[in-house]
Amino acid sequence: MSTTSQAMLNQQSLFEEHAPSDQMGFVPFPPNLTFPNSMGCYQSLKAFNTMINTSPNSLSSDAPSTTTNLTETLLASATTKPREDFTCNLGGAQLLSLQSSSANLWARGEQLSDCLSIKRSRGDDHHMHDHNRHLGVPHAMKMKKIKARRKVREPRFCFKTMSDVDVLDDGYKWRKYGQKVVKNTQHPRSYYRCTQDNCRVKKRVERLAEDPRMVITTYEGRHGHSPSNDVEDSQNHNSQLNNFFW
DNA sequence: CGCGTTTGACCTGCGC
DNA sequence: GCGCAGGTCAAACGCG
Repeated sequence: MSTTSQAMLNQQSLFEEHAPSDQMGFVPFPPNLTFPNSMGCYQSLKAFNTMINTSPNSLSSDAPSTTTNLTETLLASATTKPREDFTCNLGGAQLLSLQSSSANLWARGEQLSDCLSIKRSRGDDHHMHDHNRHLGVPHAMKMKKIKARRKVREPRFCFKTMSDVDVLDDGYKWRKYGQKVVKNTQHPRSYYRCTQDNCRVKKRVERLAEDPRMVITTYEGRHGHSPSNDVEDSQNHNSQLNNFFW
């Protein structure tokens, strides 16, 4: 058995071991797909889409079975079925869940982007600070309250991937904006935002508490642009597949 | 100098 | 209403 296929088997067993069986809808591992260990989520998504289109009826009963495009259903369910997850085993990477929980979704509406665009379009933060200073702290607080009031739910899903590196290459450029130690875990959670202008897509990266070898990457929102990196198979990246997912 | 990361402070939502 | 935990902000810092 080749090293790669052995690794694939090992990964799959890991996924099954850690899978919350009450929430999962496993997809049988397709023999025609191969996943190198270091595969990024970009390739995983592509493989996922391929696999779903190949075997659309192979999900468990709580997963959609009539659509040939599961992803669409996933995205739809994110807005119609809050707090419901399901999981698909991808072999090399696992699409853990797609959820739209009111507690977890923090995308904000136009007021926030307006505030951000005011700040960023001016080119530096000092203007904003000066702005707040001139207006006084109460106004700054008011702005924050306005920001917080309008929240828009964004589609969200996460990956579980066995990897030594925390940040997987998905073709997009990310800027870290925060890190937090989550309760009952040894590893901090990192927060990233897409660096593209006017793109509000965010991702969270953390390691699985039970198995630090597994990286959980959670995406929130969809990119309205193409990946910025040159990655393998890049011609296909710019295809509708990419836009479909992001 | 510009861009990205770090990190402590702050804000918000949720559970009790 | 209060406390906790998660998420975000932004000043300081590092690096190329």
